[in-house]
Amino acid sequence: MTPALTIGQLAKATGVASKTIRYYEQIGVLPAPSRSPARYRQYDQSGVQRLRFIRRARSLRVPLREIKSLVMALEEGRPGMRPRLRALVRQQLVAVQHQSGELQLLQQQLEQVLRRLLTSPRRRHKDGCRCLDVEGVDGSLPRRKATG
Amino acid sequence: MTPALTIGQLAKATGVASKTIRYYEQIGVLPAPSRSPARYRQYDQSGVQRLRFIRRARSLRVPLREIKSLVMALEEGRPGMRPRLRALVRQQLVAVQHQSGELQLLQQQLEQVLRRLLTSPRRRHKDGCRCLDVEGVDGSLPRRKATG
DNA sequence: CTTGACCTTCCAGTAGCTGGAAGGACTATC
DNA sequence: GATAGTCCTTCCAGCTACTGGAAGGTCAAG
Repeated sequence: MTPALTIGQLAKATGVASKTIRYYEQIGVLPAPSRSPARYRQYDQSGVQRLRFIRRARSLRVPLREIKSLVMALEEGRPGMRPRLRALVRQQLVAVQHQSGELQLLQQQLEQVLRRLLTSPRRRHKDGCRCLDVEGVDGSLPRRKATG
Repeated sequence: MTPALTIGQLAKATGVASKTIRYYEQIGVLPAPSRSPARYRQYDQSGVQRLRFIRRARSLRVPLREIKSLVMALEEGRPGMRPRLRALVRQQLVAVQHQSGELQLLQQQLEQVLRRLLTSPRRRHKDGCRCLDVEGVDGSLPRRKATG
């Protein structure tokens, strides 16, 4: 069988910082591995796989707490994973599409601002600086919850 | 002259939560306004303008510490703002274009995963769950600094 | 005078890590 | 065996941009 990996070796193998790996363990997305007599973490292939899974999910922008419930379910070999994964992925897809739209708008606005900054020199208003004004930008930002 | 606004009125007028406004004051991007006898914050038009400026910049993804140095410079009426603004905006534009590309990739990957989740039923591997695998996704994520 | 909405401050928590200190463990060399 | 250098351990703190909540002061209406 393959030899156990230290955290540093796992880090190199996966491109994930050791700190991050410890953090994943701390918050419970990555199960605590066995330890050497000197309390060094010893990872086997399942650890590598699990970490890779986490990273794949992260690269798909899945938040860690989703990943956590996912891997916990996978760990128990629960069956209903497919629909759950599907729902999750669909949800991510919607979010990403939305973000995409916002980004395109943002890009247009930045281009507009840049054009204005290049063409209209030193125009100064007494009522504040409007140099970042753009059509359709009222300074609103995506809010997470209510207006508190 | 227009009457002074309380923080709540300013919040309503700009769509920015009072908490956020206090936070902006705390970190120094928004100057501390005068206070009523009862220590209520009293905002005038300049406060509104300043907050709007901050929000516009934020909606263009400019980080608060950039905004801070920007508004501090604007406050002193320093002249060399144009080039700085231009550089800032250009920089933001590049970042946004990059993000846009990444998001498109991400979207394609999510679509691919979703298709696989819909078409290939209950295929199970003994070496971990590969259900999130996609072409060109190795689980790598944008790193900010080194591999610690 | 009480109710309710607003304001104040301060402390803590969110996500996903990252940095650093203080100390133990392993390897190689002298 | 001493020493150096690199790895590992834990814990604590910080980052961004806010958000939530407690404990209490203020104000207008009924």
